[in-house]
Amino acid sequence: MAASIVQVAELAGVSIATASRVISNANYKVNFKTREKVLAAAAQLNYTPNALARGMKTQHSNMLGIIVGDNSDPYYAEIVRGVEDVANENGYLTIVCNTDRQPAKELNYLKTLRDFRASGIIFAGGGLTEPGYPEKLAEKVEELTGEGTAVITLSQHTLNVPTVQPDNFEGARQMVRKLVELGHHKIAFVTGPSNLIVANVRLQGYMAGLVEAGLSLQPNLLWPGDFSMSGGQKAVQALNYLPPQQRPTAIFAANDETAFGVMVGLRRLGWQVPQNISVCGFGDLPVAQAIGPALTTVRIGLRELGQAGARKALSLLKNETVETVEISPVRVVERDSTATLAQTQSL
Amino acid sequence: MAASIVQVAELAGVSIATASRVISNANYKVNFKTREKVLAAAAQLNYTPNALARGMKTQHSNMLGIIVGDNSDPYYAEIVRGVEDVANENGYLTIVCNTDRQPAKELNYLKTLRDFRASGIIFAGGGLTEPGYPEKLAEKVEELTGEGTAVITLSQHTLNVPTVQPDNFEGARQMVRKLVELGHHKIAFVTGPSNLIVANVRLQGYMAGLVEAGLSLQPNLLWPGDFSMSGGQKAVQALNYLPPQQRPTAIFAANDETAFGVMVGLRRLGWQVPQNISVCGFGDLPVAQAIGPALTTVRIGLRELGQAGARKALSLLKNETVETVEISPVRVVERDSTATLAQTQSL
DNA sequence: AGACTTATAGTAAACCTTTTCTATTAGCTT
DNA sequence: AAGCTAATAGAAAAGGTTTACTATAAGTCT
Repeated sequence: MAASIVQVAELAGVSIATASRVISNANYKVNFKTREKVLAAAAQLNYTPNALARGMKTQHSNMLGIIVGDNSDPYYAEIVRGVEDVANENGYLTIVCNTDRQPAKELNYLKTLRDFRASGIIFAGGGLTEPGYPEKLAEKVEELTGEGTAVITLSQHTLNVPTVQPDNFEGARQMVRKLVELGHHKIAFVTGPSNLIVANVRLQGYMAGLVEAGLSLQPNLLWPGDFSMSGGQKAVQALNYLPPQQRPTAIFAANDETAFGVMVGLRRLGWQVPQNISVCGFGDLPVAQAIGPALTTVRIGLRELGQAGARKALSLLKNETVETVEISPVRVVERDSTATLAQTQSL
Repeated sequence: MAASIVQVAELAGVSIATASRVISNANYKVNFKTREKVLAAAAQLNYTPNALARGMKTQHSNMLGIIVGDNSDPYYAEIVRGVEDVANENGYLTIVCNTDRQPAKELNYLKTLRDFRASGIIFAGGGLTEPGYPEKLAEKVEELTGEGTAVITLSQHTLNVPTVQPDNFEGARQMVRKLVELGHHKIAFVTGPSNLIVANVRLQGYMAGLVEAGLSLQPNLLWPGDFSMSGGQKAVQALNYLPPQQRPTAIFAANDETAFGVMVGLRRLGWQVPQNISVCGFGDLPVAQAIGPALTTVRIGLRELGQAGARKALSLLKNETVETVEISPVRVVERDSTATLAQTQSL
């Protein structure tokens, strides 16, 4: 339906090659008058080059796939936005791929992206760790990289490809340090899903922070969560089963959503934050500032992370040498959900 | 780099045509043994059809562009998710296009989507109204539809293309049904501005709900409002002029903002929600959950809206006849601002 | 004047499919 | 046995680009 370059060439009275060169090949010199004729014809026909045909010829689709758990999760939404920023600037299309953390969906998208010869694939979330899956995924990804696809990850991942990642370990460690500075020494940790590497790295950071402060890990202050609000809400129930002396004075949730759940749960139990207990999270979602009390958390520049990831993928495509592991810094943001131990009245 | 169908055909010892038919043309009969050979060769070479080449041939890119203000805005994020759900199910790719509500960015994406011969384009937000822009946009969109692109909107828009919009009628009707289930039969309705179609449709739904429950419309329980908080606040004054037996036990506001006003007004009159009277709204603004008591309201299913939009675009592509205006389901979300009649102590 | 550059434009192949049209073979009918 | 149908497979064109290679004309050098 749309005009092709053949028609443009015809109308301009030149060969297809010349028309093509005017339209797309910037460094092939074509006579000024000829160029004008072609441009005029193209404008008249409202011509726009067929990116599919071009992609077929150049073996470059100019598409970037971004693989996330769920793009409506604010964490991923920010990353997607960052990717889109850079992709758009460079004339690339951003393909959003939701996996719901299901291996089957992830594999399916990998296949689809391969069908479309996506230029690059960015894995935003942590790797799934179902038995046998990492190997299977690695195999598929190797095929893709072998075929020239730029693949990178934005977090600790089972995949061994170039990566940009927030410093989860350091962030958790520093958060513990901050809590210790505030005087806390009974610090509970609400974990993430145990099959998620990110979650485990944060747990490692928490433990390292404890060790650093000369504190021992108390197993009954390690509460299982699942990165969800309801998980956080449930985790807090532990308070009911702990003798008063063993109760924590601060709760460190492995991500912000969990922290929100923790706060809801605490409110329901009649605990006030931060008067009776301190709460902090990890991630710094936009809402973290909006809720009351504003959440103390570890800030990950998610949008910047997405941008850095897209840039890295683009560099890879240009065959530039890139660092294998690029760490993007995080920092503790102290807000109103934490208080010093001295200010804390445990219930 | 990846294997092509030529290599598959070669390895299988058949012609390209036959290989192609095995791979993609389901209803052309090819001999069982031949088919097996081709399949084996394809598997061995890890062949996957090149979607770009296929798209070029079939004039169908299998891509859906979703144009939003900002995909990290939860409103849009949900819609994008809905679009992706349906797109993915049907083997389509979802292209996320952020415009930041800037005409230039929107136009630019329109061009890029045209370059890629996107199969469909879904406008999620309301149209931008910069002087002259609606006309310009309409022109570009007409080119696209003329070239076979399926274009739809998900809200009132300057564009005159098929659209999916939330089911205001059914939402109101179901809210009434819910209230009736809770035992209420004296249900006041605070209307919206009478010149607004949405407002009237909700009123119709309210009336239908009453009829369905065998209740008659009480004119003195129809309180005029204007979709604003102050309107809701004013409307509640009616309670003062009604004899106790005629007072409603529940108030249904035509939108959330009105409901907030109703709650403020009630508090001022000394009525407690939901102990003395139930209140509900329509829309499910994010704040609806945050206020105390959390508002029972009609949730506009953004995800469902996105799904319906994608489905509509797909129908359009299949040349099925589609309704120009289609409605997407909504659902009642029961929170803390409503109680059963039995629990209600009218004042 | 003849040879050689330079500037510019054209030819045709290649990228990977799908699909129309044609060809072959085997089996069946009369 | 001749003619027909059904089943299956192949040849080749088309879809819209890009680009290596070739061609032409004009200008420059000796």
